[in-house]
Amino acid sequence: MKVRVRFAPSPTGSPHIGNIRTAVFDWLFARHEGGTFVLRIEDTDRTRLVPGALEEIMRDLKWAGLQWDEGPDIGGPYGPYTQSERLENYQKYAQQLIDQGLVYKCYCTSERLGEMRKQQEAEKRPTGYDRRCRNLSAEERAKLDAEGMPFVVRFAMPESGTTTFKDLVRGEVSFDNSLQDDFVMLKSDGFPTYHFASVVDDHLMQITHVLRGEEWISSAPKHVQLYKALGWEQPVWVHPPLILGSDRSKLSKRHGSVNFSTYIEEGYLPEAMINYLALLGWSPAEDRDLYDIGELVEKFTLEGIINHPAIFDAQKLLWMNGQYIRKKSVKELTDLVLPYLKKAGLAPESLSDAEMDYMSKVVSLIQDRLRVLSEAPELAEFFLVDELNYEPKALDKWIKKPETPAILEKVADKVETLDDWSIENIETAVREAGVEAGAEGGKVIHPVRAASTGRTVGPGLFETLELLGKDRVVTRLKKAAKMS
RNA sequence: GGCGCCAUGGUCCAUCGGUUAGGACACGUCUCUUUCAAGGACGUAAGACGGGUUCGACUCCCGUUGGCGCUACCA
Repeated sequence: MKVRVRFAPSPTGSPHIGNIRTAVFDWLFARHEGGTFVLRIEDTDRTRLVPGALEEIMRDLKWAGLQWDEGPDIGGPYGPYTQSERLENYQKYAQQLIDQGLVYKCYCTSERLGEMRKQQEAEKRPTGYDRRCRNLSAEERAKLDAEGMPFVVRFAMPESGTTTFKDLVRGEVSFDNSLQDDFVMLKSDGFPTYHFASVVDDHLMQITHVLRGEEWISSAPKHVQLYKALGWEQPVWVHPPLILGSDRSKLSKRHGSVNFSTYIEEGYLPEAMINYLALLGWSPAEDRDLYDIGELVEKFTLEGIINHPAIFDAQKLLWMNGQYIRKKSVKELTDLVLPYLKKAGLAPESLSDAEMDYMSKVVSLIQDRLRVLSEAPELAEFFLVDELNYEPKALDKWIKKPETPAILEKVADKVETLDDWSIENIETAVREAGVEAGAEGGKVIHPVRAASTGRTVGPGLFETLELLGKDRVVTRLKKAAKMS
């Protein structure tokens, strides 16, 4: 049987790391198996819809390279792929179940339900619907319906026995039916709840494997019972572990940077994100961390999914991103970095060939120091501005030292006479000038760096000077010489 | 509280009865070096606890403890 998996987000906000991790597993599994990856939108809660959320979900997935084969925008054989456009399906099966007496209409008001819960909590009893409407007589129902009472449709759970299902990650899991709730499957607005809609759609869309976060495992018995009532074959259940924040609780807004889009903006690379996320809760059982997308697809199996939660480690992600940045060619990296430099006002909207050439030289000098693209402006600034921004430390520690002006003058004079502006010649000249001024090695190099870049740290000094060019270097040295 | 899931260094994972318990991030030291990185070398650091089973348990079973999740007309 051909594998079909779905990623089924609800458009109620920005996708976070955990959502995308699930999508990564879905996509990897589908690709590994030569199966189909479906994107389905679960917009059944009309009160929580967020405008633009759907667009952001699709943009994030595309950015990460997690292209779906069927979905709301591209259609497919089992569409539509948006639940609000599939209401007749839910109505139809709900009615079928009502007719079979497996589910029932419930006319209890939310006020009554609230009071009931309050009392249950006060008495320290398990909360849950007391099934008052489950055994209404036909006359009572007819009367309520005639009065036009609003109702929900509830599933009549078996009152005894256990519901057992097999989860690929955890083995057999059982729940005591007597503790289960007669859950709502159709709300009073006629929309289905998640439990009902996802079961109906997974069946109709021929989903073979349901991958979803571990938070769903406690409601799985509801879904299993629904499959039984409808006489449908269950999919393979797969509940990967949750991703936790550093405080060990389920990832949520309060954990700061959990929005996936934030990582895109900060300049993480898709290949690094996929690599990192794939390794959160899954392992190819090797002592290795860096895998390109192709390897991931090749190695991904459901058996490799871990059964315990993983804490999101932003530090390791950062390291991994640096690894991928280092693998880029200078050309590729320049293209990636350019938007960030433009945004910072350090690069023009369009570059001439010469400017482009210069830019890639800048990029090649900062490549080893870059961990995320957004660090580029800070690292490259002194290559791209006319007026230097001197960091206080550069001023205090070097430029404003009494012996510095003499050293800088000397270096400026010597370097100015250079005909061949090569790294080797520059180094020789700077060092010689230093010796003549009584400052060897670091004693000359540090002041020169501070004067020519305004910084105390940066790429190799002679490469830096070479790229800066003679005119700029001489000007900056002479200017700094007068600053102390 | 009830129910469920889980338990190897600070973090992510490996080891699926016999290993000096391995790799990576982070951290520390050293090296390279003009600095910061990058790279290289080395190091600190782990089987929650208690019972079993077994010739032998990190590994299997039970209990305890702990963590997390669910407990909505949200997903």
